[in-house]
Amino acid sequence: MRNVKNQDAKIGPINKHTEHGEKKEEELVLAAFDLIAARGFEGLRTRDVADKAGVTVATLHYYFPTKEHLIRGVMTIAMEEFRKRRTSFPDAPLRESRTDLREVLQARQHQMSETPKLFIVLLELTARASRDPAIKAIMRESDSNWRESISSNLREGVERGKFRQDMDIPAAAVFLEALTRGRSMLALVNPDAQLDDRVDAEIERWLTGK
Amino acid sequence: MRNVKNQDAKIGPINKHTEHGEKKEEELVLAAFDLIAARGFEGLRTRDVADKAGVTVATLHYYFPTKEHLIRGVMTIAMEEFRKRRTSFPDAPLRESRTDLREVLQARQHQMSETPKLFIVLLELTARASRDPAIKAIMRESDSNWRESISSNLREGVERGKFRQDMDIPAAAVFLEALTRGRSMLALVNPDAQLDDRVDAEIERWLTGK
Amino acid sequence: MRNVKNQDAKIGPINKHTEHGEKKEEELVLAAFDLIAARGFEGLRTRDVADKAGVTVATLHYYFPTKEHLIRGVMTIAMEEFRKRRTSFPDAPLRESRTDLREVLQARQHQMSETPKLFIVLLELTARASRDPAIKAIMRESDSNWRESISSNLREGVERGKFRQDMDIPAAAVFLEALTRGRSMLALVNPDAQLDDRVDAEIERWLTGK
Amino acid sequence: MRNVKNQDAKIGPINKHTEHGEKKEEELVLAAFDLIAARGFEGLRTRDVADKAGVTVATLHYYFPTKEHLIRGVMTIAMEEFRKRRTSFPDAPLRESRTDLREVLQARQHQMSETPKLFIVLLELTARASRDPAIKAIMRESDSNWRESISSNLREGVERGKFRQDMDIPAAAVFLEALTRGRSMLALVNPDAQLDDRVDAEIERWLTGK
DNA sequence: AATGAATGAGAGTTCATTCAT
DNA sequence: AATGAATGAACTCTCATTCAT
Repeated sequence: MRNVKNQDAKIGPINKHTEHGEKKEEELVLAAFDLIAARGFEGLRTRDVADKAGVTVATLHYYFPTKEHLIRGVMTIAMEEFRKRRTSFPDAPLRESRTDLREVLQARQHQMSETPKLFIVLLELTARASRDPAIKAIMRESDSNWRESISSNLREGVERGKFRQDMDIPAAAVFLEALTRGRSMLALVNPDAQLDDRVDAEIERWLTGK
Repeated sequence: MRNVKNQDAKIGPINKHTEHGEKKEEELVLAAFDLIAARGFEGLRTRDVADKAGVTVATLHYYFPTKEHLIRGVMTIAMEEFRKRRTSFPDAPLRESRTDLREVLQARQHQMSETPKLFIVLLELTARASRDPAIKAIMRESDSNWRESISSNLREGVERGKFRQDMDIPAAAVFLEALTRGRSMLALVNPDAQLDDRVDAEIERWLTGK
Repeated sequence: MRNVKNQDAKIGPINKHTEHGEKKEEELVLAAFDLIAARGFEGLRTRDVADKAGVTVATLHYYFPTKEHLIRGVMTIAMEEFRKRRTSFPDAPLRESRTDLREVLQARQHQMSETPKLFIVLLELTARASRDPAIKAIMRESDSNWRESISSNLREGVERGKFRQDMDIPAAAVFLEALTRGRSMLALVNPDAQLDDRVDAEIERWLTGK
Repeated sequence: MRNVKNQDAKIGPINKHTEHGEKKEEELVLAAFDLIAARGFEGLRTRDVADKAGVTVATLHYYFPTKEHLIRGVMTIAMEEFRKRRTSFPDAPLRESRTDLREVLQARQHQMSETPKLFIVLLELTARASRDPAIKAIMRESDSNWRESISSNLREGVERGKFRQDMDIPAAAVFLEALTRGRSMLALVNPDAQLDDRVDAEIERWLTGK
């Protein structure tokens, strides 16, 4: 517990690269991310993480005093990743409120099939959140941001007459968030039976009241 | 590998009580279930399970040759539990197709708030399913059963004019399953922000087309 | 920390052999004792202790939850050993007050040259006592017992006219304890220069006032 | 092994300040000294020493190629300290043979209660000496010096008629050294029960034959 | 003169599993 | 049917030491 780096749960962004060594730090977190996706927290071994990042465990511990700190780092980039990709296809601009809701949702589905790793990690983190208040708090905040963003999209859609006028926007935001999360969860177990387009059409019916 | 019981992944029901010792076996599985809910697979220790069941690890291994077999047992009762309680309030009769869909969904929500443990375990199992084909297969089958049951409910509702006539029933079943799963997932992280009744109302609007 | 044995610093005697496994437990403590004498606490490795006792580290931890518990065990037998051999040659009877003081002191010197290990460990323990209150307390008690025993010997000697009549008995007991301890300490560093007999003669002069 | 300083066990004095950097070197040794007193050799960490001296471990290794070299440095200053303060109160002149023996002994007791650290380190070093010939040699030499000095004091006292005429001076020197060492050892464990003045009186009786 | 980064070797501890009884 | 004892293999974490800069 004597290293200076990452002493304090490092919640802020990680990719600053302002200091020397931040590069290796990120490599380690990414390696851990991949390994969690592949084997779960249960199967996460510091040695494997270090190997994957091309360093030794001692080096890993030079950057992260404990495994727990490393996991915090993984959570940070996972949330970051969600934030970044949430509202658009990977390379699209980030102007959220302008984006069409359908695009947002489709971006998510697209992301799901492209990078299922992120969703597996999200699942692992959610399970963890149920017993780790620190993780729970961060996920809660992330959820609330997403809901906020969806809400403003919905509000705009209602105002412009694209959606039903009687829509209960906060409830609809919860509704959409649950639906989206649920879809990604099911897709992990049975990717071939999700009837994506037809489910999208049902969402459309709900949004517009046909 | 000298013990006889549970050699072969024991997928079938567990509470038959045909053999002697089935009682202790179930106690062990239930203890494991509770511990998974409390600490995740990550934190599951055979010794703790044995302690909780009032026996020693050696005894545990008499009933379950490996930890993996124990976990299979947990999965079995978890799925069993879902099947049993899926369509009704705990004590209601089990005639699925006759049950009103709203009741089914509300039963699930009710179950969620009453026994969150089950959902935590489900989450853990889902994460596991993404890397364990055996678990994946079982979850897939369970999903498909639920979907079947929901579908028949929906079909009946459409026929009787309770629901929209243009409903794409298979897609709607997926839709409902995702929504339900998503809701329980979110509730684990942030139980106070789920706007249950208002979300239920939105579901109603979608089902009926208002 | 789940083993039942030695959970609680085991202060009582160790060689009861009433339970099964007490034998191995003692072997481990004796192995640790020897290794501390040979390499100090600094060089004490659980793996070496286990090897010396003919078991694996895992077995060591079956009996002693932590290294610290093992060390407590070592301290216990060290103090025991001092108590046992304090007042007489190894096989002499234990009737302390009857024993002549010269015999007591010579027994100690004899013990020193026969089993220097005990004194090395005592030195290590004394150093430890300066920072570990638990060890300090036990040593203090052991000291006080020795002083008590010496005092009664002195008292008897004075009464019988064997020693000076103006002797300050409590101070003389401290005096003798310090002298004895100091001699064993010096003997460790330079065994050939202790002039044992001549020092004994000087003690005699002090005791009798010539 | 690229650093130049202290390659060869550096036994000589340390505070010559002839070279640049000797200052920092001494700081490191003093830091090590304090840490040994506080935690023993067992708990001595190069990183802590460096921290305490306000440098990094890398710097420590610039001055001391190995931990062992650092420890040698500590031993050197410890012995130095004993030599310096041995015969007098801190600020008294150093003409040993002129000093009264009682003063010498009282100086030692005074030193003990003022700077117990020195005695803890001495204890640690003595324990080490039993297995490290290099340390043993140095301690032996230091002992012999002290004995020499005490002897000359005793001789003078006998000649002047201050002490008993039948005193066996070499034995008495050993006697006094053992007693002194033993007293400091006991004082570490139980400072409140040493009856200092009364023990001093008993020493007086022995010295003078009353 | 001084350091940040990196590491090899090893430390104590844990854990699922075995087996004689 | 049940267990105490034992273990191999691994785990996370530590530490003195190195080296390019």
